[in-house]
Amino acid sequence: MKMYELILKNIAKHISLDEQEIACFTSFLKHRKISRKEFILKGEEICKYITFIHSGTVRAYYLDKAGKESTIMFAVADWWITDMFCFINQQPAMLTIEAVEESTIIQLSKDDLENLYIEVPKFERFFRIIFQNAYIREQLRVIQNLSLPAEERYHIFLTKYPQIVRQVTQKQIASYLGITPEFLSMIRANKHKK
Amino acid sequence: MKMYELILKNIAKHISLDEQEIACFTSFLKHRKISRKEFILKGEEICKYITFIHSGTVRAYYLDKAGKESTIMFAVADWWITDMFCFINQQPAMLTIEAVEESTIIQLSKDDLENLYIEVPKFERFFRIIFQNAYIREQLRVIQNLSLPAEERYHIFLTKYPQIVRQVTQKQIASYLGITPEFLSMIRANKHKK
DNA sequence: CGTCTATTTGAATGTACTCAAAAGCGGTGG
DNA sequence: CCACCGCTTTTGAGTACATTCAAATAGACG
Repeated sequence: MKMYELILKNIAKHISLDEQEIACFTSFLKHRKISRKEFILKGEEICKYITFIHSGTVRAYYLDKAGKESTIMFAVADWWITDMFCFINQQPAMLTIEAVEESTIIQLSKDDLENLYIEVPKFERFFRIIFQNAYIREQLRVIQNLSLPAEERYHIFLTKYPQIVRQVTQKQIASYLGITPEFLSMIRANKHKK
Repeated sequence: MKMYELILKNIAKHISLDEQEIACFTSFLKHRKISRKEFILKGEEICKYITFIHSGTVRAYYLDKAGKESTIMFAVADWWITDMFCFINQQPAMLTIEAVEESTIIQLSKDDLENLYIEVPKFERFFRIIFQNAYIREQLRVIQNLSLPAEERYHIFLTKYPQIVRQVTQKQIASYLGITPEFLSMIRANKHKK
């Protein structure tokens, strides 16, 4: 099926599946199209799915009581995203996940994923690698947040995720870096020193 | 073997092993005692091992060019720790891992872990869960670093990790929170507002 | 084309840092 | 096991980085 070409390629990076395993896997998948600003997960909802981005761009953010948004991650085509804590524990989400532009997504529910682990144990390996990489990314981000000033974090973001930079607003980048949009604007204009 | 009771219990939380699998697993393990301030991993060395803490307390930190330490994680008994990025890619470490007090550790090399995945595939599941939890922890930390002021992060740390608080210095806690020891001192004395 | 939101600019403020020095405490060696 | 030395913690003054609030400008979507 054309729809599942990209996700199967994504999986083939780490494990190889035979025809039957592919059939089993794809039988669990649900795909849908979401429009700009539509929600994949809305705060307080139970996070039922782990989501693969087939095309487009989405953003996950935390919204505090004061209404401040903190962007936790962006995801573009070929990336996986979910509110992992709430997905695993099947409890109300902390994060809101929203499409930045029109996107097509493929989803796998918690129950189906558990069944998949049993029916095709190779997926334990696949997600072991996916989560290992996710852990490494978050750990690098913590290191940078602790050791680098906002300006350097911004420049690293620009060079590391150029495809994301094109799709999202500066306000969203600022909230990913942990600074205000006003301060990001000053960094860009180089007026923040003195 | 008495030495491996704790680590086997740790593993039994997520997978069950038969006699033979236990024998295979333990044959890969190396244990040793390290004294206070001794290094498990020193910056720039290749990170050969993933380490399980059998007893004691260790700390992983990033040391920048200016000599500033940023504590990435603490680990106490029953926890796993490594410089994941450098362990997976077998390249020079970014982190230094050092014993905070006398500790006993159990280590598994990258090669042995890869063999273990092949000989006892259940370990794919085990580490899938370990890394999943590690990812969740780091993601929660990023959320807190972005959305909460230093004072709240400190109070959350106190209630979340009381057993760590007892073992480490305030300087080390400050470097985990991303603030200076001087500022942490003011937070404790409640003299930081105005 | 109009409206709404994002971005920029500026002034005033607050949060956290640097540097320096005093006080406290703990580990290590005698 | 005690005393000393060195590192940790505290305190304070001055400063820098980043925020808030407000208002003007620019851009983008419907």
